[in-house]
Amino acid sequence: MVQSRIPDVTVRRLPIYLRVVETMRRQGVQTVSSQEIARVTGFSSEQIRKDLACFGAFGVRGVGYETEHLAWAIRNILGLTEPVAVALVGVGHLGSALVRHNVTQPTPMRIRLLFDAAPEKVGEYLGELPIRPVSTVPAVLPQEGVQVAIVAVPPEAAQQVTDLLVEGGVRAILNFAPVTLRVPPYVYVQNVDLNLALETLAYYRNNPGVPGGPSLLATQEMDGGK
Amino acid sequence: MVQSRIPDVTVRRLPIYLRVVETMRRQGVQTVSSQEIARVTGFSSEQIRKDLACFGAFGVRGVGYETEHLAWAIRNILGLTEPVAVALVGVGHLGSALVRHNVTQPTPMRIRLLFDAAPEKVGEYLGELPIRPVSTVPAVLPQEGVQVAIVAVPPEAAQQVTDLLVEGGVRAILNFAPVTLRVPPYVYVQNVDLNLALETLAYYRNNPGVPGGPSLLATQEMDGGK
DNA sequence: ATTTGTGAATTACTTCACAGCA
DNA sequence: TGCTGTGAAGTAATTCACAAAT
Repeated sequence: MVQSRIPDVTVRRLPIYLRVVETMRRQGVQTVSSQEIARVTGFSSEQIRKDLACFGAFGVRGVGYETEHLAWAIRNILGLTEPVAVALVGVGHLGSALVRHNVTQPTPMRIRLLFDAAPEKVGEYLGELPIRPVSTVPAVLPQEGVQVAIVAVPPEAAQQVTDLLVEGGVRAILNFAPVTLRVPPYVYVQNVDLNLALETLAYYRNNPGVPGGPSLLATQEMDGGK
Repeated sequence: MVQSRIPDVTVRRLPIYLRVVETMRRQGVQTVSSQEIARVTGFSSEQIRKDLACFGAFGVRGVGYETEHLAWAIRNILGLTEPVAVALVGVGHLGSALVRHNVTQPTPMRIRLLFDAAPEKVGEYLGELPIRPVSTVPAVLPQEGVQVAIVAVPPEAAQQVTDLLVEGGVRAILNFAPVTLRVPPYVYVQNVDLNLALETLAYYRNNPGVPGGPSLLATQEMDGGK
Protein backbone atom coordinates (compact mmCIF):
# COMPACT_ATOMS: atom_id res chain seq x y z
CA MET A 1 0.00 0.00 0.00
CA VAL A 2 1.48 3.28 -1.09
CA GLN A 3 0.87 6.20 1.25
CA SER A 4 1.02 9.78 0.16
CA ARG A 5 2.36 11.21 3.41
CA ILE A 6 5.42 9.45 4.79
CA PRO A 7 6.14 9.95 8.51
CA ASP A 8 9.37 11.72 9.26
CA VAL A 9 10.49 8.91 11.57
CA THR A 10 10.18 6.47 8.69
CA VAL A 11 12.27 8.62 6.38
CA ARG A 12 14.97 8.80 9.02
CA ARG A 13 15.06 5.03 9.29
CA LEU A 14 15.34 4.38 5.57
CA PRO A 15 19.05 5.23 5.27
CA ILE A 16 19.74 2.77 8.08
CA TYR A 17 17.91 0.01 6.27
CA LEU A 18 19.73 0.92 3.09
CA ARG A 19 23.10 0.63 4.80
CA VAL A 20 22.30 -2.82 6.18
CA VAL A 21 20.80 -4.17 2.98
CA GLU A 22 23.61 -2.72 0.90
CA THR A 23 26.22 -4.36 3.14
CA MET A 24 24.50 -7.72 2.81
CA ARG A 25 24.14 -7.38 -0.92
CA ARG A 26 27.86 -6.73 -1.27
CA GLN A 27 28.53 -9.83 0.79
CA GLY A 28 26.64 -11.80 -1.82
CA VAL A 29 23.47 -12.33 0.22
CA GLN A 30 20.47 -12.70 -2.10
CA THR A 31 17.55 -12.16 0.25
CA VAL A 32 17.05 -10.66 3.68
CA SER A 33 14.11 -10.89 6.09
CA SER A 34 12.72 -8.10 8.23
CA GLN A 35 13.83 -10.11 11.26
CA GLU A 36 17.44 -10.07 10.12
CA ILE A 37 17.36 -6.31 9.60
CA ALA A 38 15.73 -6.07 13.02
CA ARG A 39 18.56 -8.02 14.60
CA VAL A 40 21.20 -5.66 13.21
CA THR A 41 19.42 -2.33 13.62
CA GLY A 42 17.49 -2.90 16.84
CA PHE A 43 14.14 -1.86 15.32
CA SER A 44 11.26 -4.29 15.51
CA SER A 45 10.57 -6.41 12.46
CA GLU A 46 6.95 -5.17 12.22
CA GLN A 47 8.16 -1.63 12.14
CA ILE A 48 10.56 -2.37 9.34
CA ARG A 49 7.81 -4.06 7.32
CA LYS A 50 5.42 -1.16 7.95
CA ASP A 51 8.06 1.35 6.92
CA LEU A 52 8.81 -0.47 3.70
CA ALA A 53 5.13 -1.05 2.98
CA CYS A 54 4.60 2.72 2.91
CA PHE A 55 6.14 2.68 -0.53
CA GLY A 56 4.63 -0.53 -1.87
CA ALA A 57 5.23 -4.21 -1.39
CA PHE A 58 8.73 -5.33 -2.28
CA GLY A 59 8.84 -8.50 -0.24
CA VAL A 60 8.12 -12.12 -1.05
CA ARG A 61 6.04 -13.93 1.57
CA GLY A 62 7.81 -16.81 3.16
CA VAL A 63 11.15 -15.64 1.78
CA GLY A 64 11.96 -12.01 2.58
CA TYR A 65 13.24 -9.15 0.48
CA GLU A 66 15.62 -9.50 -2.44
CA THR A 67 18.64 -7.41 -1.39
CA GLU A 68 19.31 -6.12 -4.90
CA HIS A 69 15.73 -4.99 -5.42
CA LEU A 70 15.26 -3.56 -1.92
CA ALA A 71 18.49 -1.53 -2.04
CA TRP A 72 17.42 -0.15 -5.42
CA ALA A 73 13.95 0.69 -4.12
CA ILE A 74 15.20 2.53 -1.03
CA ARG A 75 17.76 4.46 -3.06
CA ASN A 76 14.93 5.50 -5.36
CA ILE A 77 12.71 6.63 -2.52
CA LEU A 78 15.50 8.68 -0.99
CA GLY A 79 16.66 10.09 -4.30
CA LEU A 80 20.09 8.47 -3.99
CA THR A 81 20.29 6.70 -7.31
CA GLU A 82 23.21 8.87 -8.30
CA PRO A 83 25.72 10.99 -6.35
CA VAL A 84 24.26 14.14 -4.80
CA ALA A 85 26.45 17.25 -4.66
CA VAL A 86 26.51 19.14 -1.38
CA ALA A 87 27.82 22.59 -0.53
CA LEU A 88 29.57 23.32 2.75
CA VAL A 89 29.73 26.79 4.23
CA GLY A 90 32.29 27.48 6.92
CA VAL A 91 35.64 25.76 6.47
CA GLY A 92 36.79 25.96 10.08
CA HIS A 93 37.90 23.09 12.30
CA LEU A 94 34.54 21.38 12.15
CA GLY A 95 33.89 22.14 8.48
CA SER A 96 37.21 20.84 7.25
CA ALA A 97 36.89 17.72 9.42
CA LEU A 98 33.51 17.12 7.81
CA VAL A 99 35.05 17.40 4.36
CA ARG A 100 37.94 15.06 5.15
CA HIS A 101 35.49 12.67 6.78
CA ASN A 102 33.15 12.81 3.81
CA VAL A 103 35.79 11.89 1.24
CA THR A 104 36.51 8.63 3.08
CA GLN A 105 32.87 7.63 3.39
CA PRO A 106 30.97 5.38 0.99
CA THR A 107 27.92 7.66 0.85
CA PRO A 108 26.43 9.13 -2.34
CA MET A 109 26.24 12.52 -0.61
CA ARG A 110 29.39 14.28 -1.81
CA ILE A 111 30.67 17.63 -0.57
CA ARG A 112 31.61 19.43 -3.80
CA LEU A 113 31.54 23.14 -3.02
CA LEU A 114 33.24 25.02 -0.19
CA PHE A 115 32.51 28.55 0.96
CA ASP A 116 33.99 30.73 3.66
CA ALA A 117 33.76 34.37 4.67
CA ALA A 118 37.42 34.81 5.68
CA PRO A 119 39.40 36.48 2.85
CA GLU A 120 42.57 34.61 3.84
CA LYS A 121 40.86 31.26 3.32
CA VAL A 122 39.23 32.14 0.01
CA GLY A 123 41.27 30.80 -2.89
CA GLU A 124 42.94 28.09 -0.82
CA TYR A 125 42.26 24.45 -1.50
CA LEU A 126 41.07 21.70 0.79
CA GLY A 127 42.03 18.58 -1.10
CA GLU A 128 40.81 19.22 -4.62
CA LEU A 129 38.20 21.76 -3.65
CA PRO A 130 38.74 25.52 -3.84
CA ILE A 131 37.31 27.69 -1.09
CA ARG A 132 35.03 30.35 -2.56
CA PRO A 133 33.79 33.59 -1.04
CA VAL A 134 30.49 33.12 0.73
CA SER A 135 29.04 36.06 -1.18
CA THR A 136 29.07 33.94 -4.34
CA VAL A 137 26.72 31.34 -2.86
CA PRO A 138 23.54 32.64 -4.54
CA ALA A 139 25.22 32.64 -7.94
CA VAL A 140 27.25 29.43 -7.74
CA LEU A 141 24.68 27.03 -6.30
CA PRO A 142 22.13 27.24 -9.14
CA GLN A 143 24.95 27.18 -11.65
CA GLU A 144 26.26 23.92 -10.17
CA GLY A 145 22.78 22.53 -9.53
CA VAL A 146 23.41 22.10 -5.81
CA GLN A 147 20.33 21.97 -3.56
CA VAL A 148 21.73 20.54 -0.34
CA ALA A 149 24.03 22.42 2.02
CA ILE A 150 25.86 22.10 5.31
CA VAL A 151 26.10 25.11 7.62
CA ALA A 152 29.23 24.97 9.80
CA VAL A 153 29.73 28.64 10.63
CA PRO A 154 29.67 30.45 14.00
CA PRO A 155 26.17 31.08 15.36
CA GLU A 156 26.29 34.83 14.64
CA ALA A 157 26.74 34.18 10.93
CA ALA A 158 24.38 31.24 10.57
CA GLN A 159 21.15 33.06 9.72
CA GLN A 160 22.89 35.32 7.21
CA VAL A 161 24.50 32.33 5.50
CA THR A 162 21.16 30.51 5.50
CA ASP A 163 19.51 33.44 3.72
CA LEU A 164 22.16 33.25 1.00
CA LEU A 165 21.65 29.49 0.66
CA VAL A 166 17.89 29.92 0.33
CA GLU A 167 18.48 32.62 -2.26
CA GLY A 168 20.67 30.13 -4.10
CA GLY A 169 17.79 27.66 -4.23
CA VAL A 170 18.82 25.23 -1.50
CA ARG A 171 16.09 22.78 -0.47
CA ALA A 172 17.68 21.02 2.50
CA ILE A 173 20.21 22.15 5.11
CA LEU A 174 22.27 20.29 7.68
CA ASN A 175 22.92 22.84 10.40
CA PHE A 176 25.74 22.56 12.92
CA ALA A 177 25.31 26.08 14.32
CA PRO A 178 23.60 26.19 17.71
CA VAL A 179 20.71 28.39 16.59
CA THR A 180 17.23 27.88 15.16
CA LEU A 181 17.38 28.87 11.49
CA ARG A 182 14.51 30.76 9.88
CA VAL A 183 13.70 29.34 6.46
CA PRO A 184 10.74 29.27 4.07
CA PRO A 185 8.44 26.26 4.54
CA TYR A 186 9.78 24.46 1.48
CA VAL A 187 13.27 24.25 2.94
CA TYR A 188 14.08 21.37 5.27
CA VAL A 189 16.49 21.95 8.13
CA GLN A 190 18.14 19.21 10.13
CA ASN A 191 20.10 20.33 13.16
CA VAL A 192 23.12 18.58 14.57
CA ASP A 193 23.92 20.37 17.77
CA LEU A 194 26.89 18.81 19.49
CA ASN A 195 26.51 20.74 22.73
CA LEU A 196 22.87 19.76 23.07
CA ALA A 197 23.72 16.15 22.35
CA LEU A 198 26.36 16.14 25.07
CA GLU A 199 24.14 17.93 27.55
CA THR A 200 21.41 15.35 27.07
CA LEU A 201 23.98 12.71 27.99
CA ALA A 202 24.51 14.43 31.32
CA TYR A 203 20.90 13.60 32.24
CA TYR A 204 21.06 9.94 31.32
CA ARG A 205 24.36 9.50 33.14
CA ASN A 206 22.40 10.15 36.34
CA ASN A 207 19.10 8.61 35.29
CA PRO A 208 20.03 5.29 33.77
CA GLY A 209 18.12 2.35 32.49
CA VAL A 210 15.51 4.26 30.58
CA PRO A 211 16.27 5.49 27.04
CA GLY A 212 14.35 3.53 24.46
CA GLY A 213 13.50 5.72 21.48
CA PRO A 214 15.00 4.66 18.18
CA SER A 215 14.84 7.63 15.80
CA LEU A 216 17.85 9.30 14.37
CA LEU A 217 18.42 12.96 13.91
CA ALA A 218 17.07 16.34 14.53
CA THR A 219 14.46 18.05 12.45
CA GLN A 220 13.38 21.55 13.23
CA GLU A 221 9.99 23.01 13.97
CA MET A 222 9.09 25.38 11.16
CA ASP A 223 6.76 27.99 12.58
CA GLY A 224 7.56 30.48 15.30
CA GLY A 225 5.28 29.11 17.97
CA LYS A 226 1.72 30.32 18.32
CA MET B 1 3.01 17.87 39.09
CA VAL B 2 6.17 15.82 39.31
CA GLN B 3 6.29 12.74 37.11
CA SER B 4 8.58 9.82 37.80
CA ARG B 5 9.22 8.82 34.19
CA ILE B 6 10.31 11.68 31.93
CA PRO B 7 9.79 11.19 28.18
CA ASP B 8 12.96 11.10 26.15
CA VAL B 9 11.67 13.84 23.86
CA THR B 10 11.30 16.12 26.85
CA VAL B 11 14.84 15.47 28.05
CA ARG B 12 16.15 16.32 24.60
CA ARG B 13 14.32 19.64 24.64
CA LEU B 14 15.55 20.73 28.06
CA PRO B 15 19.05 21.79 26.93
CA ILE B 16 17.42 23.98 24.30
CA TYR B 17 15.26 25.70 26.88
CA LEU B 18 18.31 26.09 29.09
CA ARG B 19 20.26 27.78 26.33
CA VAL B 20 17.49 30.27 25.64
CA VAL B 21 16.77 31.06 29.28
CA GLU B 22 20.47 31.32 30.07
CA THR B 23 20.98 33.78 27.20
CA MET B 24 18.12 35.93 28.42
CA ARG B 25 19.31 35.82 32.00
CA ARG B 26 22.75 37.05 30.92
CA GLN B 27 21.06 39.88 29.05
CA GLY B 28 19.53 40.96 32.32
CA VAL B 29 16.01 39.72 31.59
CA GLN B 30 14.23 38.87 34.86
CA THR B 31 11.31 36.78 33.67
CA VAL B 32 10.42 34.87 30.52
CA SER B 33 7.09 33.44 29.35
CA SER B 34 6.54 30.12 27.61
CA GLN B 35 5.42 32.12 24.56
CA GLU B 36 8.73 33.90 24.34
CA ILE B 37 10.64 30.62 24.53
CA ALA B 38 8.25 29.28 21.90
CA ARG B 39 9.04 32.17 19.59
CA VAL B 40 12.78 31.53 19.76
CA THR B 41 12.79 27.73 19.71
CA GLY B 42 9.86 26.98 17.45
CA PHE B 43 8.19 24.64 19.95
CA SER B 44 4.62 25.37 21.01
CA SER B 45 4.14 27.20 24.28
CA GLU B 46 1.88 24.43 25.66
CA GLN B 47 4.58 21.90 25.01
CA ILE B 48 7.14 23.97 26.83
CA ARG B 49 4.82 24.34 29.83
CA LYS B 50 4.07 20.62 29.84
CA ASP B 51 7.76 19.78 29.67
CA LEU B 52 8.62 22.05 32.55
CA ALA B 53 5.63 20.89 34.59
CA CYS B 54 7.06 17.35 34.52
CA PHE B 55 9.49 18.47 37.18
CA GLY B 56 7.19 20.70 39.22
CA ALA B 57 5.73 24.15 38.85
CA PHE B 58 8.33 26.87 38.52
CA GLY B 59 6.18 29.51 36.88
CA VAL B 60 4.16 32.39 38.18
CA ARG B 61 0.71 32.77 36.59
CA GLY B 62 0.24 35.98 34.75
CA VAL B 63 3.97 36.64 34.79
CA GLY B 64 6.04 33.73 33.47
CA TYR B 65 9.20 32.07 34.70
CA GLU B 66 11.97 33.78 36.62
CA THR B 67 15.03 33.29 34.39
CA GLU B 68 17.44 32.82 37.29
CA HIS B 69 15.28 30.20 38.95
CA LEU B 70 14.34 28.38 35.74
CA ALA B 71 17.94 28.14 34.53
CA TRP B 72 18.96 26.79 37.92
CA ALA B 73 16.12 24.26 37.89
CA ILE B 74 16.90 22.94 34.42
CA ARG B 75 20.60 22.68 35.21
CA ASN B 76 19.65 20.65 38.26
CA ILE B 77 17.40 18.32 36.32
CA LEU B 78 20.08 17.70 33.71
CA GLY B 79 22.87 17.38 36.24
CA LEU B 80 24.73 20.39 34.85
CA THR B 81 25.23 22.36 38.03
CA GLU B 82 28.99 21.94 37.71
CA PRO B 83 31.31 21.08 34.78
CA VAL B 84 31.09 17.48 33.56
CA ALA B 85 34.28 15.80 32.36
CA VAL B 86 34.04 13.84 29.11
CA ALA B 87 36.44 11.36 27.52
CA LEU B 88 36.99 11.25 23.76
CA VAL B 89 38.25 8.14 22.01
CA GLY B 90 39.64 8.50 18.50
CA VAL B 91 41.66 11.64 17.88
CA GLY B 92 41.36 11.67 14.10
CA HIS B 93 40.08 14.50 11.92
CA LEU B 94 36.64 14.41 13.44
CA GLY B 95 37.79 13.79 17.00
CA SER B 96 40.29 16.62 17.06
CA ALA B 97 37.76 18.98 15.48
CA LEU B 98 35.34 18.06 18.24
CA VAL B 99 37.96 18.88 20.86
CA ARG B 100 38.86 22.22 19.30
CA HIS B 101 35.18 22.98 18.89
CA ASN B 102 34.45 22.06 22.49
CA VAL B 103 37.05 24.36 23.99
CA THR B 104 35.40 27.36 22.32
CA GLN B 105 31.90 26.47 23.46
CA PRO B 106 30.18 27.78 26.59
CA THR B 107 28.88 24.34 27.61
CA PRO B 108 29.54 22.66 30.96
CA MET B 109 30.38 19.42 29.11
CA ARG B 110 34.19 19.52 28.91
CA ILE B 111 36.37 17.07 27.00
CA ARG B 112 39.16 16.27 29.48
CA LEU B 113 40.59 12.91 28.42
CA LEU B 114 41.81 11.81 24.99
CA PHE B 115 42.50 8.25 23.86
CA ASP B 116 43.73 6.80 20.59
CA ALA B 117 44.92 3.41 19.40
CA ALA B 118 47.69 4.67 17.09
CA PRO B 119 51.10 4.43 18.84
CA GLU B 120 52.39 7.50 16.95
CA LYS B 121 49.60 9.64 18.38
CA VAL B 122 49.92 8.41 21.95
CA GLY B 123 51.96 10.84 24.02
CA GLU B 124 51.26 13.80 21.76
CA TYR B 125 49.23 16.73 22.99
CA LEU B 126 46.13 18.35 21.57
CA GLY B 127 46.07 21.70 23.28
CA GLU B 128 46.68 20.92 26.93
CA LEU B 129 45.47 17.34 26.73
CA PRO B 130 47.77 14.34 26.34
CA ILE B 131 46.66 11.49 24.09
CA ARG B 132 46.64 8.22 26.01
CA PRO B 133 46.65 4.64 24.76
CA VAL B 134 43.15 3.31 24.34
CA SER B 135 44.08 0.24 26.36
CA THR B 136 44.24 2.41 29.48
CA VAL B 137 40.59 3.41 29.22
CA PRO B 138 39.26 0.93 31.81
CA ALA B 139 41.85 2.05 34.35
CA VAL B 140 41.86 5.80 33.75
CA LEU B 141 38.13 6.52 33.57
CA PRO B 142 37.22 5.41 37.12
CA GLN B 143 40.38 7.06 38.43
CA GLU B 144 39.33 10.38 36.88
CA GLY B 145 35.65 9.87 37.68
CA VAL B 146 34.58 10.20 34.04
CA GLN B 147 31.24 8.62 33.10
CA VAL B 148 30.52 10.23 29.75
CA ALA B 149 32.40 9.45 26.54
CA ILE B 150 32.52 10.27 22.86
CA VAL B 151 33.32 7.54 20.33
CA ALA B 152 34.96 8.96 17.20
CA VAL B 153 36.80 5.91 15.89
CA PRO B 154 36.39 3.97 12.63
CA PRO B 155 33.39 1.62 12.56
CA GLU B 156 35.54 -1.51 12.83
CA ALA B 157 36.96 -0.38 16.17
CA ALA B 158 33.78 1.09 17.63
CA GLN B 159 32.39 -1.98 19.43
CA GLN B 160 35.75 -2.87 20.90
CA VAL B 161 36.23 0.68 22.19
CA THR B 162 32.71 0.67 23.58
CA ASP B 163 33.42 -2.50 25.54
CA LEU B 164 36.45 -0.81 27.12
CA LEU B 165 34.36 2.26 27.98
CA VAL B 166 31.68 0.12 29.61
CA GLU B 167 34.38 -1.71 31.53
CA GLY B 168 35.61 1.70 32.67
CA GLY B 169 32.18 2.49 34.08
CA VAL B 170 30.84 4.84 31.42
CA ARG B 171 27.13 5.59 31.69
CA ALA B 172 26.47 7.60 28.53
CA ILE B 173 28.08 7.55 25.09
CA LEU B 174 27.92 9.92 22.13
CA ASN B 175 28.67 7.73 19.14
CA PHE B 176 29.88 9.07 15.79
CA ALA B 177 30.70 5.66 14.32
CA PRO B 178 28.14 4.41 11.78
CA VAL B 179 27.32 1.23 13.66
CA THR B 180 24.80 0.14 16.29
CA LEU B 181 26.72 -0.29 19.53
CA ARG B 182 25.88 -3.16 21.89
CA VAL B 183 25.82 -1.96 25.49
CA PRO B 184 24.28 -3.08 28.80
CA PRO B 185 20.84 -1.59 29.49
CA TYR B 186 22.17 0.91 32.02
CA VAL B 187 24.34 2.64 29.40
CA TYR B 188 22.74 5.31 27.23
CA VAL B 189 23.92 5.66 23.65
CA GLN B 190 23.20 8.64 21.46
CA ASN B 191 24.21 8.30 17.84
CA VAL B 192 25.27 11.13 15.60
CA ASP B 193 25.61 9.65 12.17
CA LEU B 194 26.63 12.27 9.65
CA ASN B 195 26.08 10.09 6.60
CA LEU B 196 22.57 9.18 7.69
CA ALA B 197 21.79 12.81 8.40
CA LEU B 198 22.92 13.83 4.92
CA GLU B 199 21.09 10.97 3.25
CA THR B 200 17.86 11.97 4.93
CA LEU B 201 18.33 15.41 3.41
CA ALA B 202 18.32 13.86 -0.03
CA TYR B 203 14.72 12.76 0.50
CA TYR B 204 13.44 16.13 1.65
CA ARG B 205 15.20 17.92 -1.17
CA ASN B 206 12.78 16.13 -3.51
CA ASN B 207 9.78 15.99 -1.18
CA PRO B 208 9.49 19.46 0.24
CA GLY B 209 7.01 21.20 2.43
CA VAL B 210 6.54 18.45 4.96
CA PRO B 211 9.07 18.05 7.81
CA GLY B 212 7.48 18.95 11.11
CA GLY B 213 9.05 16.97 13.95
CA PRO B 214 10.82 19.02 16.59
CA SER B 215 13.00 16.65 18.65
CA LEU B 216 16.72 16.75 18.71
CA LEU B 217 19.09 13.87 18.57
CA ALA B 218 19.42 10.20 18.13
CA THR B 219 18.91 7.61 20.77
CA GLN B 220 19.43 3.96 20.08
CA GLU B 221 17.16 0.99 20.50
CA MET B 222 18.59 -1.24 23.19
CA ASP B 223 17.36 -4.76 22.47
CA GLY B 224 18.15 -6.82 19.42
CA GLY B 225 14.70 -6.79 17.85
CA LYS B 226 12.19 -9.49 18.63
C1' DA C 1 -5.17 41.26 31.22
C1' DT C 2 -1.91 37.81 31.13
C1' DT C 3 0.13 33.51 31.65
C1' DT C 4 0.60 29.11 34.06
C1' DG C 5 -0.80 24.24 34.78
C1' DT C 6 -3.52 20.51 33.30
C1' DG C 7 -7.41 17.35 32.11
C1' DA C 8 -9.53 16.06 27.60
C1' DA C 9 -9.24 15.41 22.71
C1' DT C 10 -6.43 14.61 19.04
C1' DT C 11 -2.88 13.04 16.38
C1' DA C 12 1.20 10.18 15.60
C1' DC C 13 3.66 6.13 16.14
C1' DT C 14 4.32 1.31 17.55
C1' DT C 15 3.04 -3.30 18.64
C1' DC C 16 -0.19 -7.07 18.28
C1' DA C 17 -2.29 -10.58 15.85
C1' DC C 18 -3.30 -12.89 12.03
C1' DA C 19 -4.77 -13.61 7.11
C1' DG C 20 -2.52 -14.65 2.81
C1' DC C 21 1.01 -16.29 -0.03
C1' DA C 22 5.27 -19.03 -1.31
C1' DT D 1 6.56 -23.82 7.67
C1' DG D 2 8.21 -19.08 7.24
C1' DC D 3 7.65 -14.51 6.29
C1' DT D 4 5.16 -10.49 4.38
C1' DG D 5 1.47 -7.04 4.60
C1' DT D 6 -2.02 -4.90 7.28
C1' DG D 7 -6.22 -3.89 10.06
C1' DA D 8 -7.00 -3.39 14.95
C1' DA D 9 -5.37 -2.30 19.43
C1' DG D 10 -2.43 0.00 22.23
C1' DT D 11 0.85 3.54 23.63
C1' DA D 12 3.10 7.96 23.36
C1' DA D 13 3.23 12.75 22.27
C1' DT D 14 1.02 17.00 20.99
C1' DT D 15 -2.56 20.34 20.82
C1' DC D 16 -6.84 22.15 22.57
C1' DA D 17 -9.33 24.57 25.87
C1' DC D 18 -10.00 26.48 30.12
C1' DA D 19 -9.84 27.02 35.20
C1' DA D 20 -6.76 29.14 38.57
C1' DA D 21 -3.60 32.61 39.93
C1' DT D 22 -1.54 37.17 39.96
